[in-house]
Amino acid sequence: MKIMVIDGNSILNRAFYGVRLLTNHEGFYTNAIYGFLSTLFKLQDEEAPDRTIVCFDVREKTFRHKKFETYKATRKGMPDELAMQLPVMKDILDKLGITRCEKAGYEADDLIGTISHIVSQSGNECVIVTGDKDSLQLVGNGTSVRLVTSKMGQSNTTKYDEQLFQEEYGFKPIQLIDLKALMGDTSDNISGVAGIGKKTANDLIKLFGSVENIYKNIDSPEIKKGVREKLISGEQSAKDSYWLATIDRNVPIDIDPMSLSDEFVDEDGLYEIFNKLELKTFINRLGLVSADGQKTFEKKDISVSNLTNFGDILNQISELENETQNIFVHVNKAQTAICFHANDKYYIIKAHIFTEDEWFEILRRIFKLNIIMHDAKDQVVNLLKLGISVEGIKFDTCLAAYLLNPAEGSYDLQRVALAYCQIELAPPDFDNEDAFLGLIDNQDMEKQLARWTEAIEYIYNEIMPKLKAQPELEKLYYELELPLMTVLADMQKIGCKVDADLLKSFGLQLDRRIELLTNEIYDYAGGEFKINSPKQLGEILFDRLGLPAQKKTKSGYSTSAEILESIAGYHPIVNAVLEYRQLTKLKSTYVDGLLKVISPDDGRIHSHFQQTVTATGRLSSVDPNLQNIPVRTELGRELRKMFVAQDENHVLIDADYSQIELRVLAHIAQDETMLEAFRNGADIHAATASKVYGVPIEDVTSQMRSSCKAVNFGIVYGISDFALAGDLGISRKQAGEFIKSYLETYTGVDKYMKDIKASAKEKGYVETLFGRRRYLPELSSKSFPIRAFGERVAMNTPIQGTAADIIKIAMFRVWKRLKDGGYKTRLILQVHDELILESPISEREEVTKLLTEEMQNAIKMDVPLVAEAHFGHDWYTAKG
DNA sequence: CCCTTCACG
DNA sequence: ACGTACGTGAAGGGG
Repeated sequence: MKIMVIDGNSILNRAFYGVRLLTNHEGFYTNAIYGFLSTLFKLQDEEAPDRTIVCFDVREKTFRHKKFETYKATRKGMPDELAMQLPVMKDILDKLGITRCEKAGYEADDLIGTISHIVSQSGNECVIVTGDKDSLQLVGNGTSVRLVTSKMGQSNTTKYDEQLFQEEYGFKPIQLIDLKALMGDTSDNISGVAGIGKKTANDLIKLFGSVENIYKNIDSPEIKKGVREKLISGEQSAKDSYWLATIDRNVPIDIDPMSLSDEFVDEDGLYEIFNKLELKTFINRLGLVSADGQKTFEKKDISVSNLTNFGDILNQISELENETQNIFVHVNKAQTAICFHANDKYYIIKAHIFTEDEWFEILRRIFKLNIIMHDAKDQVVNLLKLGISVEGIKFDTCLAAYLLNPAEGSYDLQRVALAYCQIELAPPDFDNEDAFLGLIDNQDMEKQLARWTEAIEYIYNEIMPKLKAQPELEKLYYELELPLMTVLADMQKIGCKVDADLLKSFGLQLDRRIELLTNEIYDYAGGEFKINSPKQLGEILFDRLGLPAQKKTKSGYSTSAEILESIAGYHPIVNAVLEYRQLTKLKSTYVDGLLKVISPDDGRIHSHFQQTVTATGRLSSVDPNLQNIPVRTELGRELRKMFVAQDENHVLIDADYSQIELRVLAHIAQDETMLEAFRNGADIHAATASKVYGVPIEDVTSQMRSSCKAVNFGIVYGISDFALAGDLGISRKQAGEFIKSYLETYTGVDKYMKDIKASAKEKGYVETLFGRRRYLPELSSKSFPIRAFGERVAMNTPIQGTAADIIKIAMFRVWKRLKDGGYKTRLILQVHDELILESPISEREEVTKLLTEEMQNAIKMDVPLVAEAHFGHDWYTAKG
């Protein structure tokens, strides 16, 4: 017999923090319940226990608290949003016929310990489910522990039996108690032995086996002197901690784990609760029926058909070519199978049963149809690599979900399906490389792929009307974001050539200097340490060397460059550390990091430009990030010499916008003074200084100009006197006055900032010039800092976002003109206000003209848009 | 897995 | 009286 025991509080907690806040329409929170039940059902499927028992803590002092006041004294109570879900959760468990076990004076852990003890003593099997590692001490003798770890939305589990535990920890589960007795546990406020951390404790346990044995052999030469002293002075604490950490396995409980009660499931009751909570997915999952016998949601059977004959497939596709119907498509990650929905059927085609040519032909033909996909870009890149150009992507549900709410952070199909359709998709087994290679057709796998394809259609049906309801957003979607996807796929596929040899030799140069600096720093410090560890560095600088510390972070001294620069005069080690930091950053992030991602196929780097990440509408770049290649310091800038045109017949052309954000601000705010300055083609920061200080432009000093430059930046970010003071090194009061006189000069900006905050508060969102929207729930927060953050974002997002819209428009138009004009020049990079093309020398002049034209004319504003282009063999030179 | 630091716009 | 610049991604360190 197999019994599953769940640590109710632990799993509910995991669920609460792992699943984003969900509510029903009345505002009752449901995320913890949702997460708990998802985990429960999943584990019941996987483990198939004969009985499930859920244990809960009781809000009352336990025997541990009674002996030690401090036990778990640092624990905070659960937040209201979670507390309200607890009784409902228990009610649901009761109605599911799942046994609940709780007992005053004991923790859930003790009840679990007792139950698992009874179960394994009687020769049965017990699986413990929990989210924290304390219960691992119970593993052994037929008892295993499933440790649940949850990430947003999904939970993963690891199953520990005695063997796995031993492999991972190097000792027996029961010795976990001894470990904790030594190292303590901050979350439970168990002190352990002062001065003994994870590593020492581990070594001691491996050597001596138990706390008891350590003290028996306290004089052993294997214990270092310092450690021995700590052990001796902490002996009592070790024993107390041991006692606290030990789970009680002999609690008098009144249930018999093995006697199966008649598990009465109250289906009507469950229906009512889930209906009220609006958790339809469980109604569906449990096949519940409302009291009047109506099923609210019926999961349709789907018919999946595995296409194996090449000729039939082409015929099938040909028929679809004559129609205008939407074809929903999902391809697995490894591109070994494709599923599409047409004529109420899900067709699956597997790559391995065809020749390469046949498979390519199938893909080529399918991707000419009216395709609707979720997150198509990487698939399009793959197709481009196979030489298949894609014209048929008519809708991308991922992009649409991003536009509807760009602040979600992640838009994978599972999440979007859940958010818009309450559909729960099983984790994709079909993404594995060998998923469809089996000789026997795996119908489960096919069905899974079909379900994912089906979900895209459901999402489409939900999302379409929402997009239509915002005509501006719809226009942005069809005329900008969707076409841009193809541009990005193209850029990703082409990549940028990197001179690997040059990069390597630059790395060697850095290494030589780093080694010298390392030795120099060790000499100054009087010993070796990890220079890149802020903790260790802080101790050396501020404790050992006694430099003046400005305590800043929660975890100790701040050692940021800003702080270090301020104390550089006190000790030569400081400048050495600053240089060390700079060089190791260049070496590890850029030299080593870039060398790792040069494609062996073509010697080029293929960064992924992501279109659904930022809350403002900007792109982002990963694997590697090519939007943060150094430029501000001369040494870092050297790296740009490694980014080169493909050969001597090509050049890179780099064009960037001048002051795009301030121009956008002038236009949006309709600030006459600022508009005028840009129309005159003035140096904007100097012009600002002239106005703010009230001096003629020729009398503006570089000091005055740079102060005003800082304010101009600050304004764009949603300025505060505090931050400006820090930036300019003046008092907060001075900064405040500075801002005041700035806003008296730029009255339009002043008014805009006030208006946008008011409008954001009223509407709950802000928009760019093109209607890209960002919701600002922060503005209704009770917390001042969060609200203040919301206000700054309200000021910044329309500016940053509009600038992002503008360069996206320019990108698409440039790309289109290059393509339509039959040019060989390719767009390869975008860095927010900068575009980089790789161009045959013969096309250079013409393309440069085209590029600046499209950038400058991307949008008509009340200020001119200015873009400047330069060219060269490498990025360093082309940057101008 | 989170924090700190630092690279860019 | 709160505690602050906006938007990102990568690496190293340590709990």
